[in-house]
Amino acid sequence: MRVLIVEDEKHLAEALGQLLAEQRYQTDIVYDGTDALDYALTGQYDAILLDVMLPGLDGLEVARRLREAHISTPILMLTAKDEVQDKIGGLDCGADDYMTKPFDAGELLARVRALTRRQGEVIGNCVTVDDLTLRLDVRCLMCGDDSVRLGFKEFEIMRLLLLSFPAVVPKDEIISKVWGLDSNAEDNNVEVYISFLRKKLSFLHSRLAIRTVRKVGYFLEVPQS
Amino acid sequence: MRVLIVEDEKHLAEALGQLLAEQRYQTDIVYDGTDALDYALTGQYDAILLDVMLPGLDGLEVARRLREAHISTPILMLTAKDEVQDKIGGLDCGADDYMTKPFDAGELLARVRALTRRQGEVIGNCVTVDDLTLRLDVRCLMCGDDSVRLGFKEFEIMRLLLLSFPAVVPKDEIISKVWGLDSNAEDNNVEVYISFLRKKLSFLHSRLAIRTVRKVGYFLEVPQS
DNA sequence: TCTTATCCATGCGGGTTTTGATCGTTGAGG
DNA sequence: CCTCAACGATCAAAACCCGCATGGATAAGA
Repeated sequence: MRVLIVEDEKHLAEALGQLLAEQRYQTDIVYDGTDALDYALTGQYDAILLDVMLPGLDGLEVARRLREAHISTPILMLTAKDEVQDKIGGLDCGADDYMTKPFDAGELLARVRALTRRQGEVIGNCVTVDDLTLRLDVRCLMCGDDSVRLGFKEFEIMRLLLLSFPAVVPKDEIISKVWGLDSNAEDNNVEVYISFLRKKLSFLHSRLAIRTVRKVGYFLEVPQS
Repeated sequence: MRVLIVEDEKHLAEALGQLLAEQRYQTDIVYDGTDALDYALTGQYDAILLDVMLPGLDGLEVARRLREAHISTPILMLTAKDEVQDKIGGLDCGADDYMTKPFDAGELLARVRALTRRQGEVIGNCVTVDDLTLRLDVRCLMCGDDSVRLGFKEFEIMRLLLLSFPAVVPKDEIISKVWGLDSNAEDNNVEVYISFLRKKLSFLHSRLAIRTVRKVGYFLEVPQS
């Protein structure tokens, strides 16, 4: 599990590195926004601890650019500020969580754990969530004894949803990851494939369902109880 | 949000009470160390403003005894002294923060907010105040076992109210943050959505209620127990 | 050529947002 | 104490937007 630490105050950065290292995270530390962006754009991290006040680019800008580049690595924003506007600003820039200094070490670890926890399970060349398994080699979706073949686009979208489970996958992320960054695909395309997938899901009698978040995107849900 | 003010100089105590009351904190004021201890031991407060120089028990002693009794209410120590020794002393006695007189009203409020931050704090993808949790990812409001989906505008307004808790959010601020600076939305629009939100709040049986401040705006309140 | 996958255009249905009307509340002034 | 005006709450209807499904056009591969 790799974590990128972005913090210009070297002592704090060190302390964070040590704290995470003790928990067996592999960490890289950078001290300014420009380096942060370079490192994070490799997409190799499972989480990023990002200070807001930084030389060069500030944390908000780093977060915004990462999301623009469709790097969806979870970001935990760190800041000394305590203003509502900053909280909203941070989350709007694409941060996933937010902590104000000074913070408790245990709490920080808990949040990092929370951020890196979800993700569908990949075993061999299958992705499985609940009763659904997606075979990556033959592009088919299985549930119980039944299975269906998926088209390429269907497959890519399903894989995204499964790997992101149970998080919401924004429509524009689906477009950029499935059609490509420079595509001119429209929202409607996604909707069409979601519709196909729902049909196949109900054919398979899977417990999972694709749910909509209006104006945002889709996520998989196991209807509870 | 309840704050105990401990300050023997009555004018200052009054001023503090007023300042906090404007921000919708409920305050109690006591003028000596013995009363302070009695009141604070009830454990009903979310923060304590504690003067050091007091008749009867001094502030340091009050803090020490509270911690002995395992009351962990955050304490903001107030004093005219500006010696490092006092700061260390105060913090060793169990104070969480320290301000020297004279102090700036804005700074005091910021520190109180910092001490009571657990309320209205962002944890993961959720904002929680009292028994209410707003899930930012799927835009739904939860209380106990029940939950409701919120429309986009409803969601934005609720988020503002929660993040600003317990302060009043002016109507024009709601309009500019939710509809945009250049919008021509009218006050009545806000009122309509507040009405929607109140309906959902009561459906959820939440203890929180949206209260009106005439000609100003709205705020969330936990009806006192 | 035939099949399959993908894309695009369209219209329906339902949720969201706006608007206007009505009625209740509050506070000031007579 | 009454009246009035300003403000706020609520409701219902209308307008609007979004997501979904369908069917046909187009492209790609067998």
